[in-house]
Amino acid sequence: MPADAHTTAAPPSLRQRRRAVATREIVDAAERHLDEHGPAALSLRAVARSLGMTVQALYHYFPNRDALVTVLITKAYDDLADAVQTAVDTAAEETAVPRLVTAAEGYRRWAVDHPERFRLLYGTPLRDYEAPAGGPTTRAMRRMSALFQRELFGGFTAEQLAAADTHALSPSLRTRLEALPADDGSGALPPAATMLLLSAWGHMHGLVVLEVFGHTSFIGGDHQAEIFRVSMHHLLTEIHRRIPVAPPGVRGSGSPRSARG
Amino acid sequence: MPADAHTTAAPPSLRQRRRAVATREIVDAAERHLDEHGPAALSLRAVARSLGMTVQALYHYFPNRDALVTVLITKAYDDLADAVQTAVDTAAEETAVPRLVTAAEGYRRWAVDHPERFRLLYGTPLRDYEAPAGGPTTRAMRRMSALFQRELFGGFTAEQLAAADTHALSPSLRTRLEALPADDGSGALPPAATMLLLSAWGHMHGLVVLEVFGHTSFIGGDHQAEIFRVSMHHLLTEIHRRIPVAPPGVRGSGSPRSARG
DNA sequence: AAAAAAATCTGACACTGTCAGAAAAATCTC
DNA sequence: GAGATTTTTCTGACAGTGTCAGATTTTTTT
Repeated sequence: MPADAHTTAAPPSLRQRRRAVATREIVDAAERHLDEHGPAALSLRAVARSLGMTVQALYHYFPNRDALVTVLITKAYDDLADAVQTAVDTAAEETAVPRLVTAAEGYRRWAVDHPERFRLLYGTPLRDYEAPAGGPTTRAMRRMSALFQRELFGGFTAEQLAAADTHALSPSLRTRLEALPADDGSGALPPAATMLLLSAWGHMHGLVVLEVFGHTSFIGGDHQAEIFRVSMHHLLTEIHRRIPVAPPGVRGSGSPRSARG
Repeated sequence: MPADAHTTAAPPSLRQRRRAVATREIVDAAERHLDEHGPAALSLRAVARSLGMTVQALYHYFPNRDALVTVLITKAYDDLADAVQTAVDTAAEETAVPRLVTAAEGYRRWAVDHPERFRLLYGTPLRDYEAPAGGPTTRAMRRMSALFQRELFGGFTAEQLAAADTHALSPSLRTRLEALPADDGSGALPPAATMLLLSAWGHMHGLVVLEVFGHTSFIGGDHQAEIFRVSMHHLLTEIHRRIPVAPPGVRGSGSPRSARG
């Protein structure tokens, strides 16, 4: 009977299609529930109820709650990366604001617009939830990492990046960072550059986390947006200041984008 | 009649003392449960079980779960601030590493050593938990803010701080930042300095959050410690670079700390 | 139309926080 | 000391959760 079972390329039988749309409906309902009540309150029964079915029916589409949560997490990661991507793409013409700042603001924008989904990704893991090994987390993180890496270091040569002026890194750390798999196709990043990238990631993420989790609410939304933007400008100029100007005869101006300080 | 009767200082009656130790026992048991199973799995029944009593008995010491959680959160905030405080105090003699870096490493150390408590503070809020208004959150945050503020800006004059070279801040933001209540007794911080403090806070917190929540586990614990340390060194030099050297005749050398050795 | 498979149902179990009321224990008052 | 009072703990229950087993209905395939 299962002639083409392994490729599943043949005809999407009517049954399979129904199953597919049912699955999507469940995911959508779960996402709505997530956006309204937060990740901690995610309830299979509530999701089933909102679809007019009983809980047990869900178990024919997902083996357990964790499977559904994993789908939600995967989708949220992709949505976030998409948001950043389109932010850089659509605003590519406005040269007034550096592309890295645009990307960072896309990151913040999505987080502020979808706080519960952001909390699902970067907050306390759900009760008893265990992320699948080799899961979507790392994959999505690499995609985003590659994105920011391009905006942060694009235009610099590998030699310039390797000569970035950081504090001394221990040999142990250097080899560890060199051993990291390259996020992008463009070869591995020099240790100093990886160091700067991680630091920048923490900076951007930290400000967003503080805001989304309400620890800086005393400032007010608009003001937080401005603080974030200024911080990202600072971050960019400071990192670029650590990268030496290109040796004569090599492309790359030293501060390839928007030299404002 | 004793003059201090209204302060409840008179007789710690035996009953009250028993109640006090029972309350502390409950809190301790809850903290152990928290450290072992994480904030999301905190269960009144489990806590009661570990003390050899039934759940309902707990309700005579705490009106509901939220009250117990609030105590845990408050204590965790204090413990974290204490850890940072003692880190700066005990390491005051080692002039090799700047005090701000010591404070930041104290922050990270506590978070790494008590990940579940850190998640309780800075992760997704617990299901149905509502932080009490004017709660301990803001109080503890001010204490920590004052601490870092001192290490970051200590030695600079108000004039220097006010002249810090940040990107242009909107008038709206400047007035908002000026209106913030002073964390310390030492007068309100100039807007530019507050801006830098918030940015630095996000930077430090972000790196710790990424580590504690497992998003940078691919790097390895020791390496993350080094990345954090280097990042904090960078942060310090970059912020100090934005603060102008003191005008002649005024105390404050421009880089007030770490110059002794 | 008959057989097979998929989808959904009812019912149950252990777990959670929380409330009401009864029973036990400790304390205070005479 | 005995009696009254207060504090503490218990039993029992309710609605909520994720998950499993088995029966039942619906849909597709032969």
